[in-house]
Amino acid sequence: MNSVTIPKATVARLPLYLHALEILAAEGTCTVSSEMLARRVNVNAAKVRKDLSFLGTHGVRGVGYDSSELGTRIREALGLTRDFGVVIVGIGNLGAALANYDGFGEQRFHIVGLYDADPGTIGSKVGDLVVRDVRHMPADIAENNVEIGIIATPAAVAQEVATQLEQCGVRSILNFAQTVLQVEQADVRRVDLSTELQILGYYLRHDQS
Amino acid sequence: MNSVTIPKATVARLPLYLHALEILAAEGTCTVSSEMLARRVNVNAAKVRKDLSFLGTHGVRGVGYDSSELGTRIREALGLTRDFGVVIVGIGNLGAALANYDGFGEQRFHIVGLYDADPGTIGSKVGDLVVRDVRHMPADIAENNVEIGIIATPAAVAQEVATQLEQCGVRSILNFAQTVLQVEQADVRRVDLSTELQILGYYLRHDQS
DNA sequence: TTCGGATTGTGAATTCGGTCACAATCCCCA
DNA sequence: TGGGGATTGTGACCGAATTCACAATCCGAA
Ligand SMILES: NC(=O)c1ccc[n+]([C@@H]2O[C@H](COP(=O)([O-])OP(=O)(O)OC[C@H]3O[C@@H](n4cnc5c(N)ncnc54)[C@H](O)[C@@H]3O)[C@@H](O)[C@H]2O)c1
Ligand SMILES: NC(=O)c1ccc[n+]([C@@H]2O[C@H](COP(=O)([O-])OP(=O)(O)OC[C@H]3O[C@@H](n4cnc5c(N)ncnc54)[C@H](O)[C@@H]3O)[C@@H](O)[C@H]2O)c1
Repeated sequence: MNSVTIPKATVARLPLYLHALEILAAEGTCTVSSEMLARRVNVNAAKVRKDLSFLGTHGVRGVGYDSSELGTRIREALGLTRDFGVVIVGIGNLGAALANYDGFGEQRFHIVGLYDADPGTIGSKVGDLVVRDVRHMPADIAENNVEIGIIATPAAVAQEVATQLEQCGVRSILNFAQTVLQVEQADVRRVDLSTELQILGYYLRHDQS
Repeated sequence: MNSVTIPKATVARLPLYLHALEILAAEGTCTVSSEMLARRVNVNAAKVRKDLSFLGTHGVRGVGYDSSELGTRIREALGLTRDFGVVIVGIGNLGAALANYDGFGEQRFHIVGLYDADPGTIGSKVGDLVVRDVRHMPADIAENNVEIGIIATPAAVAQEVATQLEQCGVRSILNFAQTVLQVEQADVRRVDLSTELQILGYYLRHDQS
């Protein structure tokens, strides 16, 4: 939507910069250098500057970036200028933990629906939401303008849930199940514990990370 | 440890191939083509072949790969030929969910310790383990030869926990807290929900993924 | 035994991301 | 008002990762 397209790798780092900035702001820092951000995010300072240059930012040479302005720039670039509705499907161990997580309450992401298929789970309260039957999901999504779906069901049904989410118009899916989802258009991000552990396991032997 | 070094990007995909293979094996498939794997993992078939070529595999031209042999090759490459001890620090909502997760029981990763600092949590049972005081962690780790640490504490103390883990000799850390950890040598992987959501948020606008 | 269809393995080309290095610019102080 | 120290913005380079394309090879059928 904006002028230039931001490289994928840069997009993935913007949230880290933003978070670092929020901490710095809380500490009362008004001006921040690329070097300072780089240390906090564990990257090269030149990379920070190049990343920020895609936002059309203007730091001041010899001085650095105004931390509050830079924050708003990054938020704009990420589209965090409005609210996003999120649903979680599969309220088991993990789903319930995610639902309880209030770390993005501060952000623009709001959990507006929890869904499960198990009659024993449906109706129970998690946080301040009541778990609803997954059959109500399509209507709810349409009504509440939900844009993001989080899948925390067993792997066996994750694909089915994803398809359903997509049919409801959800274009962004965060998948915690151990499956690679096949979708039409949706953007899927995958978070998988055992994959992460296996990668770590590899580098335990081949240390040179 | 093996002859060639495997590119990082390839290492990150190997667990996906492995999982796809396990499913195919369960379905009774003996021979698998790069094309077939590619579809399941959502990547280019040439990439699959190039990835597998780093393992020194031998598929058969005109036929494909023997799925069971390929599986063992990947397991060998990843070092999944022995067991790994894992501890989880911070047994709150998320930590407890991870502790209950048995998805890597089938794998070679075994959770051998749960630690918390809250007296109300210490002593409680999660899965078949009892949560212990985090002060016992160093001794336990030394005794049980733990190699991987999972951090699920609040962000404020994650750095401290990471430092402690590293001092105990843990070289691999999976960090669920919203912080970028500063470590000496350890290999850190970060899993952060709000980062993921922000990335998804970006691509909601700039659709072309 | 030969042929056709299928599939691998991999060099070459390409795209993408990261790093370097430095001119351009700014602030502050003397 | 001028100079020194600091820091940005970015072009040029480098390396990693992806994709392409095709010869090499195999199986099975006729
Ligand atoms: N728990 C973890 O720590 C953890 C970690 C990593 C990955 N995962 C993955 O996350 C997923 C959930 O893990 P979990 O431990 O919470 O499992 P769980 O069994 O506790 O929860 C799964 C929930 O999904 C519900 N469900 C089943 N079918 C459904 C459907 N069709 N529609 C809606 N809901 C449905 C179940 O009723 C259950 O409540 C699994 O795929 C697991 O592999 C979990
Ligand atoms: N819960 C989620 O779904 C979720 C999702 C993404 C990220 N996270 C992150 O994971 C972390 C944990 O989230 P949570 O919801 O489970 O929080 P939580 O408050 O439920 O659990 C944190 C636990 O850590 C323990 N703890 C505190 N200080 C400790 C110390 N010094 N040593 C050992 N244990 C200590 C606390 O006693 C508590 O039991 C947070 O950093 C959060 O940002 C959580």
